[in-house]
Parts: sequence; C-alpha cells; structure tokens
Amino acid sequence: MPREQVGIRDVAAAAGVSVTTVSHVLNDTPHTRTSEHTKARVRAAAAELGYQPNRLARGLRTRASGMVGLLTEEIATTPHAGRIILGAQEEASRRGLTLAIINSRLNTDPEVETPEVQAFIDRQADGIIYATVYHDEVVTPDELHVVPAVLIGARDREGEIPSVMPDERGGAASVVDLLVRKGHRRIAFAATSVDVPATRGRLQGYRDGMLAAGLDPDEFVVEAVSEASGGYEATIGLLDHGRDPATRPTAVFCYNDRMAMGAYRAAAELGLQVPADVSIVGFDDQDPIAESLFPALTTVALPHYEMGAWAVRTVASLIEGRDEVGLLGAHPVLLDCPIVERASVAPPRA
Amino acid sequence: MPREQVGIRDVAAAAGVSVTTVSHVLNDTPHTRTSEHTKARVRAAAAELGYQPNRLARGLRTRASGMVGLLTEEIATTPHAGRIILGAQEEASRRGLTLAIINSRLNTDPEVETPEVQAFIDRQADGIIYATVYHDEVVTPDELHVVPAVLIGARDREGEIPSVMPDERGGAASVVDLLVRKGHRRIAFAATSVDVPATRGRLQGYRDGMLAAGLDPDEFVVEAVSEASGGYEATIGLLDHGRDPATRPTAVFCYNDRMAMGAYRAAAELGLQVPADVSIVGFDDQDPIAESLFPALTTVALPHYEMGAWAVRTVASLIEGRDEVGLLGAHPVLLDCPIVERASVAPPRA
DNA sequence: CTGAAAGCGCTTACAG
DNA sequence: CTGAAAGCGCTTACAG
Repeated sequence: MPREQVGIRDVAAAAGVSVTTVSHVLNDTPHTRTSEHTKARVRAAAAELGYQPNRLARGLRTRASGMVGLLTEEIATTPHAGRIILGAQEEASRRGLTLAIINSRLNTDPEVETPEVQAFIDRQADGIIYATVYHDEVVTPDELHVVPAVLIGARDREGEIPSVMPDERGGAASVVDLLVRKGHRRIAFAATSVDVPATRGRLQGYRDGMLAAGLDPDEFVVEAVSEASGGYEATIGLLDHGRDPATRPTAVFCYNDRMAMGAYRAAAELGLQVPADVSIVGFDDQDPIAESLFPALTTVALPHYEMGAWAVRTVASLIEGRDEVGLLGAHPVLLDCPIVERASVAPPRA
Repeated sequence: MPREQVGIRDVAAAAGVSVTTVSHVLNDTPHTRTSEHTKARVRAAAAELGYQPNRLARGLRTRASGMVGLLTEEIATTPHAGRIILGAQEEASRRGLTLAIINSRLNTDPEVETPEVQAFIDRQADGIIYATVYHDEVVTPDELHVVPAVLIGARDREGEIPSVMPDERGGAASVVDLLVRKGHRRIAFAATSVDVPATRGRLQGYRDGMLAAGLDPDEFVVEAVSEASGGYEATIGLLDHGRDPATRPTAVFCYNDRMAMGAYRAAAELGLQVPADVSIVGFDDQDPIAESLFPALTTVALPHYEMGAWAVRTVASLIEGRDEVGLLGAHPVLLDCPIVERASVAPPRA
C-alpha cells in the first residue's frame, strides 16, 4: 500500500511557481500579495493532484501540532463518559484540531509520574485536557503546568488550571423547586454518604430548595447506598412502616437514577402508583434506565457533552494566548444540569 | 508557558558526542557498535537534561507517525461504545502508539466523501480503525484502501479490509444451552424485527440452541419492539392470557437487556417471581440495567473492549507488513459473547 | 567505534 | 508580486 504522497513540490512544479508561492496561496498567508492569476493556477494544480499538506511537517515547522490530548482517568467507570469524549471531539473538529486520547489508571498520588501527560507532550500536543473521575480537587501533575491545560470534573488545588464541573447543587435545587410548584411539600431525599462532590452538591441543592420553599430541609432526608437496592430500602422506609399517608412524603428525590430504579420497585411492592401516589425523581439521566423505566423517569441530566466542548474551547483559547486566565484558574466553571421532565412527577393526591 | 525544549543537539553537546551517536544509543539502532562508555555518557546526559525526543520530527523523518486513528460512527448511540475506545486505547498504549479519535455523523452513502478519513491521512496516521454502527456490511470509503485499515462492527463488502464483530449467534445459542441444562424445555425468545445483524444473529442462535436440544425453534418466538415496553408486552403475551401454566414458557430469553427490564415488570404484575416462577435472560450486559435489576439479570456480554483491542492489534500487524491479510479481509473475525450469570435463572418449577 | 551531511515536507523571514 | 534559502528536530546511509 504505497502512499504516493504528492508534496508541495509537486504542486509547485505543476503550477510553474515556487513552493513559497504555493504555501502562501494555500494558506492565505496575510501580508502577501499574489496575483489572482497565479493563485488560480496554484489552486488548480493542488486540486488536480489532490494535494493535502502533511500536517506532521507543518507541525514541526510551526511548532504547533494541531493536536490536543484528552487524558481520561478510568473513563470506563463513569457512565456517559463517552459524551465527554464526543463533546471534546466535535468541538476539536470544528476548530481543525485533532483529539488524541489516553486513558490512565487512577492515580491519586500527586508525586507519582504521569507518563500519559509526557506522551502527549512528546507528541507536541498543543494543549491537554485532564478529565478526572469526580473528585473535589486534585493536585495536578507538574507536566501539566508547562503546557496549556484544562481540568474536567475537579478543581486544581493550586488554582492555576481552569476547570469545569456540573452544577449539581443548582440541578438538585431546581428539582425541589419543580416538585414544590407541582404542589408537593413533603419531599424526601434519598441521599448517600460517599465522599464525592456529587453527593454533597446534590444534598446541598435539595436543602437549598427546601429552605427556599420554607420547608424543613432535614425531616425527610434518608441515607442509603447509591444503588438500586439503596433506593429500594430508602423508599420502603419512607413510605411503609405504617407511616401515616397524611404525613409521609409525596415525592422522593433520589440521589441517582439507579436508586430511583429501586424506588420504583419499592413503590410497586407497596401498591403505590408512580406518579399518582408518589412522584419519583432521579439524577444523572442515565441511559437506558431513565427512559426504560415505566413510567419514564423525570431526572436531571449531567452536562458531559458540554464539559467536553468547554474544555477544548478553553484550551484552544489558552493556546492562542488569550489568557483570560489566572482569572480562569481560580474558580471552577459550573455548567447547568437541566431537568429532563418525563412521566414520574405529578401533583400529590389531594 | 515557554516549553524550553531540550533537543538532541543539547544532549550531544552535553555528552560531547555527535547527534548521530545520541540517536543511535537512545534508539538502540541495530548493527551499530558504540562503546559502553560512550553509551553511558549519552544516557546520563539525556537523563540529566530530561530529554524526550520530539515525536513529530521523528515521524516526519521515518514516515511513521506512531498514531492510529479511530473513526467512530455515531459513537454516542451505541451503549458501551466507550469500551471499544478503551480497548483500542489500552492496546495502543501497550504498543507505544497514540490513538486519535474522530466521530463522524452517520453516512450510509458510500459515494460521499469521508473527510474524517482524510484528516487522519493528513496527519500521517499509520493505520485507521473504522468503528461503524452495527450494520451487516459496508462499502468502505476509498481513502481507507490506501492505508492499513480495519473495521469494527461491519464486514467490508469488497472483502479487502479485515473486520471484527461479536458472535451474537454463538452467544444466543449458549444461553439456550444454559437454560436447557437447568431443565427448561419451554424457552421463549422475545425477538425484534429491526434489520440489523444482532437481530438476526441472536434469533438464529436461539434456533440453533433449540434445535440442538431437540426443541421446537418456532413455537415460543414472539416479536416486539426492542425496548422495555416491548419486553413487557411480549412477556405478558407469553405468560398471561389464560395460558396454561403447564404449557406456557418457563423461561424468557429477551433480545436485549432493556426488553428484559420490561419482562421483569410484566412478571411482577402477573405475580410471578423471577427466577422461581420464570427465568429471564437478557443480552448486552448493559450497564447499569443488568446489575440494578432485582434479581440481578443473567445476560450476555458484548466483547466491546476486545474488539477495540483486536482492531489495533490487527492494524498494527498490517502496518508492520505482516499481511496474514487477504486472508484476513475475507471473513470477519467473530469474538465470543460470554454469558454473565447472575440471579435471574433457576430450574423450572417441578 | 564515531561523525558530517543530507533530507523528511513544510513555513517564513528576507531579498529582489 | 515572486522565489531562494534556512531551518523545525530528528534519522540514516555513508565515509572514515
């Protein structure tokens, strides 16, 4: 499979001009006058020969590879991480950048080397995006500070590297608000205790919402494991046990969709209809649960795609030297978590 | 952020040798004698300066970028597509290759250009992996034939490009076999009619299994939409309607996990316990359904990770000129779909 | 055993 | 308006 590369020299020869001229016209080099006639000849020759510039050579010369590296920490573990990649990839394509990906094993020790970052640097990546599993803050590998870089899902402890994360708190608050507007007042939250930002943010958002509505933010909070079984148990505890229907919750907001899945099962076992007897809301908009549940689950979507796109947009502006940064590094950017209304919420029984 | 690149020249100067020598010792160039003493000096200097060769420059010179491109068609639509990327990425890392990714919008018209492929070629990708959404065969873009290439999820119509896909048929047959070994004889299959290979392969596998066990391969096949609602309806149809418990199915094998999710709901509504009263099996091992269902779903896993890894392994051997190909292109490689046994299968009621 | 030199395919001051 | 030449950072015949 010999790739008989046609080079800039071939185009120059075919057009009867110098390679300099070919380069100028094909790149529209500013401050360069070339006669229209010559331009046309060059373009025709290039098209004729199917000339495509070798990006490697160009990169070597311009010291800009046109590549940005996405380092994903244990990509497989995050549901929907694929959408981060998709967002980053599409934004990169829009800008003529190529996205390279390396997945790294989780590495919490900051002192340890990060050969993945080095691999990107060796390849002259113009910028690097580090998508961490969701921890609060992270001390970033040294190598990350010598090249334009951006963080997804965690804040840089030193506050130097710009970062994005989902506004979990705002999303959770908006759920309570939705429920309140539907007429609910006894709104439970099935929380979890794992120490990750999502867990705290969502609980805080719930409390924000309850407080804003003048409701008790503690009465209906229960804690369980963040899985279907936990949602099941939490819901049974909330709605059963001879709980007076007049005082028990009319809605249960679950920490995530998997717990909501368990909540559905609990409701069914208790002979309760969703949403007529009890409204249920999840969080994550996790495909395919949210849509496959019956009735379809009202939940909150995470801005994975948007975070990926934001990351390349931001790293691109760092590359171009537009340093709204220092500014940027200090505070993480929070992206909206929109509610996806489906069919699991209704006004409470009169 | 000035990256003060240390180059091979700096190492040469520091070690007091020529760049030629530095290159030889750092690359262990064969057929080259260098005194141990010199080697040691060079290595020391390189380490001291933290020298990392510029892969762009090397690539330009050697005409091997060390990069393989993964083109994913609508990655977002396939559940678990992330695992294809993960498999490809990790295998690439093992071989010192970099994986670049481009997602393309679905493009069924073979005549239309595929700029994504061209983008990889411009960047001098050593090889290209084309991961299609799951169609039977595909006519590959011309550009793909000028560079080592490999297909995931579809066969090349011209039989030139090697391809992998899951052995859906074998996986489905093994499910029936498992059920038969547990003592089931009235095994239903909730099929779907969408015209994709998975749909045909799984049905064929079911029939293979039934035939192999001397059972009627048609009696218990029903068709429904490939979603939870379809699984629900199929199961209701199979088990209700005054069906005699002595003649109705004791197990329902669903085309996919989402349908299985509906089947669970149907069973619950009919007052049937899974797996005591009815065994249910899915297909896809779709996270998080399979694990979150109660009881946890026995299902069949798709070899996404393995297909990704196979693809870079194969494209790497094409690159190295090991052309077990022509051979390779003719027939798609089928990868095992292993059963994941969880808790939704039990012997039928005596 | 070691090194000078050409060249990979481009871009970009610089000169004319 | 156009082109000759240097150079990006490597590797690799080739010579000594």
